[in-house]
Amino acid sequence: MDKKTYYITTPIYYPSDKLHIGHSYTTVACDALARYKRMQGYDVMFLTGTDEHGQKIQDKAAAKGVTPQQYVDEIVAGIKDLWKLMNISNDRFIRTTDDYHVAAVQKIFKQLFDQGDIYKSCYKGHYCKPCESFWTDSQLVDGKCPDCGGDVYEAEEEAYFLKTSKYADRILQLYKENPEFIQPETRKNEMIAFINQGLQDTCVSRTSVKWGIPVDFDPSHTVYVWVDALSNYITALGYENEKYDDYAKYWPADIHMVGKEILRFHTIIWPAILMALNLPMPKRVFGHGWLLLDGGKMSKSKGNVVDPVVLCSRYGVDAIRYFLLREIPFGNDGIFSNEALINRINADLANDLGNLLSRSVAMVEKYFNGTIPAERTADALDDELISIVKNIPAAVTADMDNLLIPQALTDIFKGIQRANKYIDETAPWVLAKDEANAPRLAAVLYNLCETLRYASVLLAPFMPATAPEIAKQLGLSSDVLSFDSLEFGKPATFTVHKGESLFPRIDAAKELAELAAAEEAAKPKAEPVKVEAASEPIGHEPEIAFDDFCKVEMLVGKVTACEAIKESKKLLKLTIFDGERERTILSGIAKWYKPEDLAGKNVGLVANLAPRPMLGGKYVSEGMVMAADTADGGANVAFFPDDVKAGARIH
RNA sequence: CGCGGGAUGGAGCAGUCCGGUAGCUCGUCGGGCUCAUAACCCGAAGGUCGUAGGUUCAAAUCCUGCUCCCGCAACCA
Repeated sequence: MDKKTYYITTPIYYPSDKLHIGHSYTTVACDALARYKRMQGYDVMFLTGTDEHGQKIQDKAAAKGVTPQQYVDEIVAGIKDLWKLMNISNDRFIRTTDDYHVAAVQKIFKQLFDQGDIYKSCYKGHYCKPCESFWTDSQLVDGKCPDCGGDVYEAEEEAYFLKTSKYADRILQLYKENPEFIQPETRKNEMIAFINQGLQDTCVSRTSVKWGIPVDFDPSHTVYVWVDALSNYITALGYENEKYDDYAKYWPADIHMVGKEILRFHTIIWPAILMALNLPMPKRVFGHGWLLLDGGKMSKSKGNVVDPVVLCSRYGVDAIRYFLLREIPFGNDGIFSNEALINRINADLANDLGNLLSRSVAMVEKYFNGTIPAERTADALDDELISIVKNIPAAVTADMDNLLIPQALTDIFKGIQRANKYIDETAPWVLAKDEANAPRLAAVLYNLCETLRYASVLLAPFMPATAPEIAKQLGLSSDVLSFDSLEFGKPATFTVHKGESLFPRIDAAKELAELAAAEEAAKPKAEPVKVEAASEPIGHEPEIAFDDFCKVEMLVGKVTACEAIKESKKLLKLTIFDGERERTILSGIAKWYKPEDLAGKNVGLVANLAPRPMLGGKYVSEGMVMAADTADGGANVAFFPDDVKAGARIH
């Protein structure tokens, strides 16, 4: 008999940089679901991978002086290492640069073109010659190029389009007929509203981006992200390729797990592509929330990334996995902080779970030399614990089916907490004082071990390294560790072996102080005696000639006035005397500087930048104030001593 | 009136759709216990549910106005 299948996917990540803890979050959640289903006997296909094409990677590679392929190879190797470190049990890893995927995408593209779902048209816009860029009407600033402020002219870029609009009604119908298709529910309305605004056809090719899959029948074009990236979910199963042969077995996917920012593509464009290909729809798309850091989204551009490798090495993989899965309300945003992490580890893992195992095993060793006797006497005191524990598997299964991952963990820990209370109620140390109580004492300790056995089995999908350690200390063999073995009272007895603490308690105050110190140490020093290498590779610009450098006119200017602008939270409006005249410069430093921090100071500025209209042309910024990026995404303005004359040239 | 999210004991959140005793975790304080990782168990204090009105026998919940915070978009040259 064929087993029931379960196909789950993560987004394919964009390897322009190292991944941060937010990516780990998505992947760990999928891993827990995949492992849970496997444990229940499903034939699971768990797919993750990388989306490796596009302009940004092309640029990054160029800046680094390597080919795009070399660039992504290195990053992807790091990603694979990370998943290995985090115990991710993906069955397959797809790279959009894999040969079979490339060939399949070309076939898909051709088919859609042949049947008229992709058509050739023009991407109308405004072209800026120096920037070699296309801009739409809305992107233009005051009719000028938003990049350089220069003139643009009407132009058309040839491009292929997917007839997304054709499928708008069918997509709405899909939502209606499958209420579970978009999760969480609240996001469905956003998608419907988006479609009702009027769905545009989707541009699916580029001529300006070379790093991509060539359109084989029109080689000046490369396939632009959608058809390339989204179709990974089927090419990885063997659709239109010989590499794999699992399409019939696993498609349609049971769930695509995505971040909320890409939910739209997965619930509109992807269905449109599948409809055009006449393929079944995935059953569910879940848009999870973001892991926020100090109230802001975690992102590379903000520089506030948290390195999962560092966290795992410091606290252990399972502690991090547990924190992510337990702390973040699945579907909503959650906040990451070291304090929350440490509290969670201490309260749940060290105090409740680890300590329960420790005290239970210690008592079995102390009172019975490690093996619980067969003669046991039950008591009414046992009923509540046993009843709670017996109900956990069904509750957890229901939670997992509804994607309530934190709830699933809460339900498991209810048993653990109840067991701690049970120890208090039964007071085994009192029973141990009288030999006559041995059968009763044996029953108590047996019930504790059973509770821990349940925990070991049920926690395995969430904490794959910890669960076997619990089992080991309980002396369990694998035949009583399957999901099917969850029947209270199944093991005849327990022969325990006390081991290391599962989760040593963390001294929170000391740890936080250390972290703060480490962070402080990582900050740039005033006296760079020891220069630390940048934690992330610096995106170098191509070498330029000295003459080119001389074209940049950098001067010292005196800030004569500085004010906040009510139209913008990010910009400060500076009036700067450059030795000759006063000019206005808008600078995006309002988050880190108050107007009075700047007034009267000498700053470095780039003087010969083309003036740039901003905020809808209400202001014109005439130059750039020089400032350094800080690690937290902020800015450090370069101040010059007060006695430097305004207008002094900087070299 | 650009789009959206939010405001509930010290902290983080649930409850709001479908009005009826304000709940959870952490923290604090007091007690218990000694098997255990200074852990575990019990109890207590602490909230006019952002604000002003309205509907209602009854509002955290429904309606209206307002304030503040946070994303996104416009915009860091």
